[in-house]
Amino acid sequence: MASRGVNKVILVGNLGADPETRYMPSGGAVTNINVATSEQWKDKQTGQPQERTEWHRVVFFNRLAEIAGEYLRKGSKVYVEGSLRTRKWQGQDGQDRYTTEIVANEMQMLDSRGAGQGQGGYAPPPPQSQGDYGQAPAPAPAPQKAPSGGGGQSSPPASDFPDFDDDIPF
Amino acid sequence: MASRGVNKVILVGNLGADPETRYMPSGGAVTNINVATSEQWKDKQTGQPQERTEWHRVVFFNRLAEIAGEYLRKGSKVYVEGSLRTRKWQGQDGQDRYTTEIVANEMQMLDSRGAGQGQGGYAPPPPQSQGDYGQAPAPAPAPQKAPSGGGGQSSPPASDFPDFDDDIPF
Amino acid sequence: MASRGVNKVILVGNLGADPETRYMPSGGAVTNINVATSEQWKDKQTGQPQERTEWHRVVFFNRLAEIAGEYLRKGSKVYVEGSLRTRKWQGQDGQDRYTTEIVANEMQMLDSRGAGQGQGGYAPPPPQSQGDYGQAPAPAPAPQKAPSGGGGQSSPPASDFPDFDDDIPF
Amino acid sequence: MASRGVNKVILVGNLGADPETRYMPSGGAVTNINVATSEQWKDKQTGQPQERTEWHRVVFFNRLAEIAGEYLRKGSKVYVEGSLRTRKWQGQDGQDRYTTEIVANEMQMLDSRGAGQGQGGYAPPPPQSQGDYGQAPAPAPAPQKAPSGGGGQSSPPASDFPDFDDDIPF
DNA sequence: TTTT
DNA sequence: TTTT
Repeated sequence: MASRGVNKVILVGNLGADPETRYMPSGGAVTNINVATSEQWKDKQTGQPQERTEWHRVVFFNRLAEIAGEYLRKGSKVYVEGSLRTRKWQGQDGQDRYTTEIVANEMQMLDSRGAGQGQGGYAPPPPQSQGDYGQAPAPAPAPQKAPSGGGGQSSPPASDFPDFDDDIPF
Repeated sequence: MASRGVNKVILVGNLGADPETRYMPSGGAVTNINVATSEQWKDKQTGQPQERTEWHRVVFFNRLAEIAGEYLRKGSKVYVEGSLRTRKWQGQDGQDRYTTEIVANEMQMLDSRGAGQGQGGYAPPPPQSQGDYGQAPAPAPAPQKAPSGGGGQSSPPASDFPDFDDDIPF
Repeated sequence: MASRGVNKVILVGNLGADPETRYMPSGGAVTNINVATSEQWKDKQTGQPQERTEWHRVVFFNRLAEIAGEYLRKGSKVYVEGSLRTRKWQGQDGQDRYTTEIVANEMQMLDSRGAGQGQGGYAPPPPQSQGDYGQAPAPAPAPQKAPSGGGGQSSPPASDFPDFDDDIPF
Repeated sequence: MASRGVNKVILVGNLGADPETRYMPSGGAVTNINVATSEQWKDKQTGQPQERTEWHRVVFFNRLAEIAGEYLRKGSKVYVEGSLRTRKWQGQDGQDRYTTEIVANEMQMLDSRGAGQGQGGYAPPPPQSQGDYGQAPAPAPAPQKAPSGGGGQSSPPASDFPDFDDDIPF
């Protein structure tokens, strides 16, 4: 894998929901998570504490997807390293839409026990595995379904999002 | 500035067009650039060389915006460090759209002379300045116009993009 | 603060001992910690699991030094971002020695409660503060005492290390 | 390759001298470079411009070592990503010494032509290759000779450095 | 000297 | 939708 340029993202944050894992026709796993990072500061005028949460859509492939899907849970704190990828897809209105994701190539669980306090879901002891075997099927990854949420005002694209079965080019 | 979580992006790439600078009501500068990073690899089946270019929308504020606007040019190679921010805006059809940008907090010109091979635009000697003074007016940055059209087929969202005069909340 | 070049370190690891805090003549705090990161892999020949631990000497200044000294403990998991600095000092034999440290400019505690399971030391609730106010007194930081340890085979320079009261140029 | 913790370094700087390449008994290449990064600032008291140069010892293995050795030259601007490793060795006085290096796992040439203004050494067109094939023979890399002497007063450890033929454990 |  |  050679390249010209550097395209690197580093995140430490918490999962807003349990991971969603799907499988590509090839059999390879694809896992999506949403990771929140937040920034806090004091308003210079009023001195009031402010907060802004940023949500990041992260996608894992293959072995890393399996590990993420198995060990991460809603609330888990995670370190993710990857690269930015903007995908184009069509809304139901036929218009082009764009979604930017972080394609992860490294992941580390940062919770002591390896699991979040997800809603009842048991998470087995974590392997802390990561590495290059989790690499995307280089520049031609698989489709993903929308995050189940969609709600909040600062949330990422959701509603009209391409589905796993949709015929969208990547 | 305190925070919980890490939200960091590092790019090294080239500008697809000259920077665009605007000014906020406060008088602060806002500069946008589009940065290309590319990945090359060999197809495992055919052995054919492949390439995928990723375009990154980068926004600078205040002093860093002035420096970027003054010294960067189409073709300039640049190092950018910043954080991801996804903004919501409304398309002309009233639908919600999302755009992910890198809000830069550090910039370094990597061309020996400090200028790209821009189309005629003269770029004065580079200061290599960067630093925290370029910080965004924390979590409430200014509107931006669309990239003038990065040209290529893999260029970033453009057409229906919110304009500087549009009434969009950030 | 301007610069030419990029000098950046990102660590996620655990403290091998409680932080050590001192004060500069100026009154500014200086805190040192040792952070372990480890790598695990399987021997390709024997298939035996292997591990290598790397120890990193991290130094904080001013406000960040106070926070690190107050909230971190032996065993704490921490995110550190900073830059490399190699200091020259004289051994008791009059010979030059060099020590490489990470001068931190950002720190995040990654333990849920903000404290490690240090040996009895109580750590109050963490502020998760970080930021640029923790910056070093640019390129002329203060002396530090040796890490109290020194023991292990993979440990960093210790024995003959310059003391806080020593007259060493930085 | 699994791990617990993150140990990451990112450098953008210039080579202080031509690379030095050696070969391990296994036949694998090992290349060392010294990279300068510098920081500039204004003295708060006097307003005088100040500068501090930091020198980084970087080591490449295998394929990446061959590329670095072939295409980099004194003065080349380079992007390096890697991890910190502190090696212990014995001075001629029998005392323990420690040297911290960056073990590179990615490298990008940032000069337009791919070569520095080295003293006469011709450097062929650059491939911009990088990647994981350049990985170190995990946690048990090869000995290296001293940098030929970076010259300047702020140059890295040199004199008493272990030689390729010395019997030093890694 | 940490952590799993 | 997370976390403090």
